[in-house]
Amino acid sequence: MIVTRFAPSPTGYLHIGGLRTALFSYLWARKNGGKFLLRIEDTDKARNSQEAAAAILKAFEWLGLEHDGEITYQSQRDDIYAIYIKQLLDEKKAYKCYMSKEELAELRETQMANKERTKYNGKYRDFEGEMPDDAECVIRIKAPLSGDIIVRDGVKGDITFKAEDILDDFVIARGDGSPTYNFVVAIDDHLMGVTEVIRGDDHLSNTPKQIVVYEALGFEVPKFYHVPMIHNSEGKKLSKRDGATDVMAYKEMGYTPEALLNFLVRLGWSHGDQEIFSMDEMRELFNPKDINKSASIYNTEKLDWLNSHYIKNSPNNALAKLLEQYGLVLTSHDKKEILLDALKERAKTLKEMATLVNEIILAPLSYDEKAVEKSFKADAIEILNAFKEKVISSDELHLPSDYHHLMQEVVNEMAIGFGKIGQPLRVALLGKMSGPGLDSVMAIIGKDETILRISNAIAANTASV
RNA sequence: GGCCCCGUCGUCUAGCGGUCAGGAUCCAUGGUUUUCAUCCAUGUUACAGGAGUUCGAUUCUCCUCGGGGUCACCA
Repeated sequence: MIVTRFAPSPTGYLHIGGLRTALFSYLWARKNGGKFLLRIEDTDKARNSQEAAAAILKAFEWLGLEHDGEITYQSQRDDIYAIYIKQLLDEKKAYKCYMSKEELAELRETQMANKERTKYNGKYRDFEGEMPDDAECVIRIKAPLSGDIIVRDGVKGDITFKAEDILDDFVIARGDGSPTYNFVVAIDDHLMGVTEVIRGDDHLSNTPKQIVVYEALGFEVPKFYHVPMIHNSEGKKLSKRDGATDVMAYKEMGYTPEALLNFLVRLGWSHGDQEIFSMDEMRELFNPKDINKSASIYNTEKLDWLNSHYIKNSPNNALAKLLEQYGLVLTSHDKKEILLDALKERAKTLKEMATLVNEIILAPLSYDEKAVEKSFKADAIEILNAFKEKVISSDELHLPSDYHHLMQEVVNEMAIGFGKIGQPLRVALLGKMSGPGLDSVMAIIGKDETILRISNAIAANTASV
């Protein structure tokens, strides 16, 4: 069975890059009928917070990425790690190192001065002497001093590291006994049964160290897929300074989960020329072997396009429900269908759509100056009055087509083009020159409101004519 | 600096020795529309550079250049 995991460190909110690797892991597990596990890497008490962990979970919930089983919290597993530390110590695969931080720093300085690679010198690797029981020490693992470490990566291919280039006896337990990252990752992934690790390629250079741990412990090494970074427009690793990288900010801005996920799945991964992927299609088609080898630059143009695509293609009742998150309650509006049909093709985001709805429902508070100047000429008043009279004397006005007929009549009777009535009427109803079809707008606001807005507009703007 | 990864239109990408180098987005133009948007059509723009292998390289190899990542008792 394929088991994948997402293992964030709760130092802040869930960001775009993390979400993408989480999505990839989720999809690959689902595609194979496997499991997608969650592990919170909260061993650094000073930097982690519960709020951050909760924020990550909340983002998962919004996006509908459900994980399997219980969440693993590393902070609760010290007992487990201690067992393996002891095991390695007993098997002489790890040892106590009594070098002080000062001595270590000094060692580094000397190495740097000599332009050598900075690394631990193995001073206590074969130390047999006695030290007081309370002597401060860290635990280091005996890493291979020579030979190759080969990372078999599903994205990049086989990568060979020379042990002498990159390894030293790295610390697996700190002075206070707490285990370090590269050590616990290997243990947790093994204990959780993780078979495939999909993570950012900033972890690539950690992987040889983790392989050392796997091998020391006799664990099977999982399959790795190192996903290239997402870069900002400067070509650097995406960071919190690059604007909206908090996943939940996308909700606030009015993006739908489908659009965001579709956007992310296509960032670094592709399936031929296909651009639009439903969740079902993603789960069906995703395969980490098709992940691109090179980094991509973060750019939201396509996200906007996808978002408007999903809005356009959403059923109205689903849209109405989504819109509630932006303070718009439409369930009781009797012209809900007309309203949503008129606007869903015009909005790039749900937030924008909520604004557009309000611009129709609420009478204009002011009239755009340029619009008035351009289309509110003397003849326009005459045309508007003629149209208003027709509205007043009509009984059955419900559908957009009812209003359209009235407009048509005015156009015919006065022998004018549609633009002659359209523009001033639009300004009267909406206060500006752009917007949805006027017949729809009038059907939505109804007969009385239509009459009122025309009258108000004429009253308000006659003076300036 | 050491080690590692990467390099096709501005951006996301297809390509897996022979293609007019394809799609999407963006942008521009035209059409549709009472306006704007949508929609439709058309168009501009790319294989980082140099050697080599080959009848033939975007594709394989090497070098150069460029970009990125990583080098902790952080994760």
